[in-house]
Amino acid sequence: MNAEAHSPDTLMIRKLESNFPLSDEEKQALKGLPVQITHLKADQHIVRTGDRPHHCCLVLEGFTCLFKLSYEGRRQIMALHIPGDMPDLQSLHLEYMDSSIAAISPCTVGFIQHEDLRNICERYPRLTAAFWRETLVDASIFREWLLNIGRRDAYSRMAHLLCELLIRLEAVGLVKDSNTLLMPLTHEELADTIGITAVHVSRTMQALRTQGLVETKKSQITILDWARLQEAGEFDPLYLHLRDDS
Amino acid sequence: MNAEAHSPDTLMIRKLESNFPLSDEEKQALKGLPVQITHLKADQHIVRTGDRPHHCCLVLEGFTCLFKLSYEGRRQIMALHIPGDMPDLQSLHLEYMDSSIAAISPCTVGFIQHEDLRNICERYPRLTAAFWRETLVDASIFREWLLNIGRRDAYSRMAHLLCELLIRLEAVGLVKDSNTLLMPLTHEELADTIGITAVHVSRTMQALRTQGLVETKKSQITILDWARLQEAGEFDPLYLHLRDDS
DNA sequence: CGAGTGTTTGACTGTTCTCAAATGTCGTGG
DNA sequence: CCACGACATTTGAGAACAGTCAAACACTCG
Repeated sequence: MNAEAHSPDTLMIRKLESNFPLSDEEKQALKGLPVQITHLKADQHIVRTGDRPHHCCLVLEGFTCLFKLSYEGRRQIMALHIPGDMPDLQSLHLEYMDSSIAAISPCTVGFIQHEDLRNICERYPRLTAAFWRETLVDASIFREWLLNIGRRDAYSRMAHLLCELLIRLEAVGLVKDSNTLLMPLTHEELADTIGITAVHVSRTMQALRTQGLVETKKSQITILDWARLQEAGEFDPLYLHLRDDS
Repeated sequence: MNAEAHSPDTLMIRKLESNFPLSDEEKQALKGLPVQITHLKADQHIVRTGDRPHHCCLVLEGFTCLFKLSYEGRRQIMALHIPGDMPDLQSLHLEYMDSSIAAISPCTVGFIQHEDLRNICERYPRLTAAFWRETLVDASIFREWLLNIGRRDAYSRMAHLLCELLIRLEAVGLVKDSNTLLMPLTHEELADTIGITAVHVSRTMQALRTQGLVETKKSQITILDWARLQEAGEFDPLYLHLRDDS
């Protein structure tokens, strides 16, 4: 039920394999990857725009986010990453970071040297394909978020985000009981994710509550009416490219 | 000056090589790829959401766009592709199309079978890396667009888009004289690209003209004040990951 | 218990949307 | 070459959604 129970390799293997069956040899190779485990406080930066990292990050516990700032200091979160995700896999082939990554909640992450990843990819081309695919799914999520932010109102955007988080967290076994998300995101962070303000997040969540779609208690959000939440968010999980169509 | 002059291979090789030096052997292999040339009318679909394509598309002439529709039929264009771009390279590893692709202007495109691409990648791992990198740059542009749409007003968004188009078109030698873009995009399409309405595009372009940043004549846009346009759009080309920092 | 942070509420403002009509542009066929 | 229709752009006025600012309230953690 909790990611803590898994070793870094297990988490990564499960993620990769969910869409891309791996041989025992390939799995062994992944298990052999040196991973440097690090604990991060909330809001701590992992990499910054302009950096030239020599390792990739694997989220083991907690949430991280990928973001940019506009000149007036307004933040846009471009991606949320949960255990099993590799937020900066793109740095393997893009020299400079074009965005920053930070921990949202206290996190445990594992760092894997680019060199080690390149070696393993060279030896096992199917792993290259599996990692490549991960970055393609990330891109697919960016596309869906563009639609979400560009063409839906605040109510739909929020509904959509909640749907996505539920499905993604479920996929890695991080959803408690029935449809309850443990949400470490503040309204400020939710606002920066869907391109509105924190004040408007407050009002929008209230509307979702009034409509009986969700219920919030402290930092957890329970989805009361999955069908209507999906409808409100125009949510179709195709873009997540999960093997098992839920 | 015009893409018509180039063979499909030349265009693709130049694009890949601009960031990723290739050996003669690798270039020969690319030249040997079977490419099926097709001419498309404006607005013709290339692939649709839900399709399972068995080939990738290479734009040779004209513009194409990648888009999704919301339930109410509002369109969001997630990417614009110009000669040299491969709009659906992601289909190599993602089974289902999560977006549609259509020609914006009359286009010439080349189709390359997935099988042929997979073979060439298997034989030349550096080409795998080069293609992978292309998809990572696409993703980087999605991220910048998320910031653009999520956190900038219409005026900045439009300025940013014009900056990006100028740089990208320049990179493939498609900019006439000094800073003049041949823009096949209608206001409707510009609107769908930056998440506003066509009416507001009209007003926004007018504001850019009034400020002396651009000049429009028929379907061409001339950038009169590059420095101020960049400033207005908060444009920093880092995210395009071009080798030669312009 | 108190400080700091996060959330809610209210009143007001502003950007962008919507709808509708007028004007402009382009390609086609007479 | 002109007339026509189709489509694209511009303009105006009013409405709607979301932003801003400010204050009150709630929660959490030393």
